[in-house]
Parts: sequence; C-alpha cells; structure tokens
Amino acid sequence: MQVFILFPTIIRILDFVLTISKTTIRNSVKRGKTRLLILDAAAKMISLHGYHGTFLKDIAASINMKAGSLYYHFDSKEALMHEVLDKSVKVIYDTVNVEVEKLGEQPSFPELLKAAIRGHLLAIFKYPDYTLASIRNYGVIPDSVHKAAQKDRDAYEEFWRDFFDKAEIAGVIRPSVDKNLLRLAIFGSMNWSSLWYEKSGASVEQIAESQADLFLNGCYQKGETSGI
Amino acid sequence: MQVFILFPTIIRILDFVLTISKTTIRNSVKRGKTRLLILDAAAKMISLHGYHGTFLKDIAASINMKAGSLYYHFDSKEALMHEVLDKSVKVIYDTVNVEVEKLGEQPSFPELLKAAIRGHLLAIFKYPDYTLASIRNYGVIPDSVHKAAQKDRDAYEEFWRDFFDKAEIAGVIRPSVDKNLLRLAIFGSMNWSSLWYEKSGASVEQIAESQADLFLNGCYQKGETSGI
DNA sequence: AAATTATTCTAATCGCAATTAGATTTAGCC
DNA sequence: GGCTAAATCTAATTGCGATTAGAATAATTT
Repeated sequence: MQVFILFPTIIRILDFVLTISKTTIRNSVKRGKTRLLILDAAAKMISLHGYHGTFLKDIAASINMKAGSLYYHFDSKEALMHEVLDKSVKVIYDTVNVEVEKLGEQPSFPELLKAAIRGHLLAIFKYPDYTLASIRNYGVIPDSVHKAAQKDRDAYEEFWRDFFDKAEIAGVIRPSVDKNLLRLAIFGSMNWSSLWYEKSGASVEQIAESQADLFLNGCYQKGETSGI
Repeated sequence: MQVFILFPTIIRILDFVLTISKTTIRNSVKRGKTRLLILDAAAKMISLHGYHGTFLKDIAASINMKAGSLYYHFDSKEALMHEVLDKSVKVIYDTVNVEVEKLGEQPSFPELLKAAIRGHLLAIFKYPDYTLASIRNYGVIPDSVHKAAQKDRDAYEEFWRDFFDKAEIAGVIRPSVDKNLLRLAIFGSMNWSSLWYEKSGASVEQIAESQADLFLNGCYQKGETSGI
C-alpha cells in the first residue's frame, strides 16, 4: 500500500479522532459534574446506611434523578462503591502530605507526628461521607470492590511505617515501644473519631493536638502512688 | 360467689400454671441451645458481611437449618440483630468488671487502666463475632435496633467517665489532658484493634500492655531535638 | 402406643432492588 | 430550524430476601 492511497484515509481517521476527542472533552466536563454529584450522593448514603443498606433509587432521588440514569455514568453499584473507596483513601493521603510539607526544614518528631495526625483528621472531618463510607464498609463489601483501594491503602500505611522507622533510628521513640502496635493504636484513635467528632463540639485542631500529645506524652501524672 | 365454688377452679388454675411453667422450663433449656446456636451464627455472619449484607438463609444454612425455621426462635431479623448487639455490650462490660475486680485493694491508676483495657480487649478477642458485628454495624442499622443496646452502652461509657473523673480528682492525670478526648482516643484504639488483631500475631496481654503503656506514658523519648 | 407438643421444613407470597432496553428529552452544532 | 449526540427517564425484567401459613417430623408425655 502506498502513501498517497493512505493519505485520505489518514485524514479521515484524524478527523474522526478529532471529532471524538472534541466531543469527549466537551462531555467530560459536563459529565464530570454529574459524576461527582452522584459520587458525593453515593458516599453520603453509603456512609449513613452502609453499602448493602444503600439503594440506587435513594442515591438517585437525593439528587433528583432516577435510578436507571445512574448507569449512564457508572457501570454498576459496585463501580460506584469502588470510586468512593478510592477517593476516601486518596483524600486522606493527600491531606496528610500537605500538612507534613507545610512544616519547615528539619521538623522535629513531635511536630511531624502532630502534622500527620492533623492531616488525617482534617481529611476525615472535611470528607466525612467518604471516610465514613470507607470505615463503615471496610470488610463488609464484595472482595472485588474491597481490593480496589488496597493499593492506595498500602501506600498510605507504608508512609506511617516509614515515619516510625525513621523515628526509631533517630532515637526519639522509647525503645520498649512496639512500632506496629503504636501505629495501629494511633490509627484506631484517629479513625474512630469519625464516629464521634460531630457530636463532640471539639475542633480539628483541638483533637489533633490532644491525640498527638497523648501518644507522645501519655496522660499519666507521675509521682503519685495513692490508689484512685 | 362463694369460696367453696371457687376452690376447684383455683386448683385447676394452679395445675394449669404448673403445667405451663414445667413445659416452659423444659423447653427453655433445649430451645436455649438452638437459640444460642442461631445467635452465634448470626453474629458471625453479621460480623463478616454487615447487617444488610447478611441473609437469614445464610445464617440458617450455616447451622443446617432453613430460613423459615429461625422464626420459631426469633421474631424477626431485627430481633436477632437486637440480641447480638445486646450481648456484644454486656460481654465487654462484664469482662472489664472481672479484670478490675481481680486487682487487690487500692490498685494504682496505671494498674486500673491496664486492667480495664485488658478486659475490653479480652472481650473483643474472645467474642470477636459479637463485638465486630456491633462495631461494624453501629450506625448503619434501623434506629429501633440501634437504640436497643444503648442503655448498656451508656452504662459502660459511664464506667469510663467515672474512672477518669476519679483519676483527675486523685491528681494522677496531667492537668492539660482533656478527659473526654482521652477516653475517646482509648476507645478508638481498643475497638479498632478488633479489625487487625487476628493478623497481627500479638497476644491480648501484649496489646493491652502496649496500649496502656502508650496512653499512660506516650512513645516519645525526650531529650532529643534533631529532626528525624 | 396414642396423643400432644415442640421443632423444623416446604412452598408460596410479597415486595423491592439492580439492571436493561428503548423512548424521550435536552443541548450543542451546521 | 433541523440534525446529532448526550443525558435522562420509563417501564419492564429478573432475581432474591423476609416473612408466613400450613404440612411434616421429632420428641415427650400419658
């Protein structure tokens, strides 16, 4: 086949591609808005009633749509959950990074820990629907969906492992402390707070400050021996 | 109406009552076994798949029964969930009490805290199906069911509030520590551990020791100023 | 062993939720 | 204004789950 035969074909192909991409771009903007609307609605419903307790009809209704219409934007209910989980992890990881990077050069261990905790809590409190949906449904959803966000989750966990590894090397952690149990305890306190922070009346700063202080210094006022 | 007319009637009534209670007692033993079997199965399924993701057919199948048969022992799926939640709280409260009472006279604050944490964790790890079912579904279940265990939950929370109130009065808590946030942080660490302890390989004693130590003394090795 | 009671099962009802195909509407484009 | 594609809706379909009524079975009592 020679070039001059190909030429018109290529033109047509190029034209086709351009048409497609123009259309795609145009739509992706508008479609993106509706997608996000649906995603937010889904996160909210799922955070409230759990994956299995949430029905597409209700998600759709909450944004004045019909259940069937959701399928134009998402392949299935599972796909929706998939994206909600994805976002929940990303949002936390990103916020933690931002808070940590805000620190100047050579931040101290306490400063770092507090920044990381603040970031994690900020994300939890700023996107409660996503993080609650994730926390409440972790483990109760189909395996296929469950595995979706695993990669990001692992990466995030790695960040914390790394953090405490370095802290240990720097000698700022008491030697008797088990780094794994420490990390898991901190995760527990932080994640659990998504269940009560709204009613607590405390601010993110306050909670972050308090949790960082507790895990750094404990609550015990030494020097007393009397029973309580 | 005169007494001599009533007499035979009373005898018959008494007889009737005795028959009933005999029957009831006899059955309650056998029925109790099946009930417990169902309850355990339900707790397990619900802990794995959540309330809405658990189907009576599966609960029944796991103990070689048919879905319909469950209704002989329980009024509804909600009633089942109701009892699972009830038990989950009771079990924790009881175990904590046992551990605390084991301590001698005038136990110190650290001893008490460690005993309470140990008790809570012991219950979580001994009855993981019940406690996980509770934790995973708190908030995603119908309100009617949700309110079921609330009384016990409140009583248990009161135990901890009281504990830290006394500790504060005794002056064994650093004044800058917020007792509420402290309690919530501890709850978070303990409850969250139900999600990872199986894979961790750590023993209950180890975890209890670690968490108590962390909340008492923190992880920070003071006297260092270098960045990590 | 007959009768009664307890327990379980069978088979249907009822409703509802996910998904889909095709109709309809909406919005940008020539 | 008509044309085309995007977006939404309508109206099934399909399947499944909770619940129930009544039949069948097992256990106990008399």
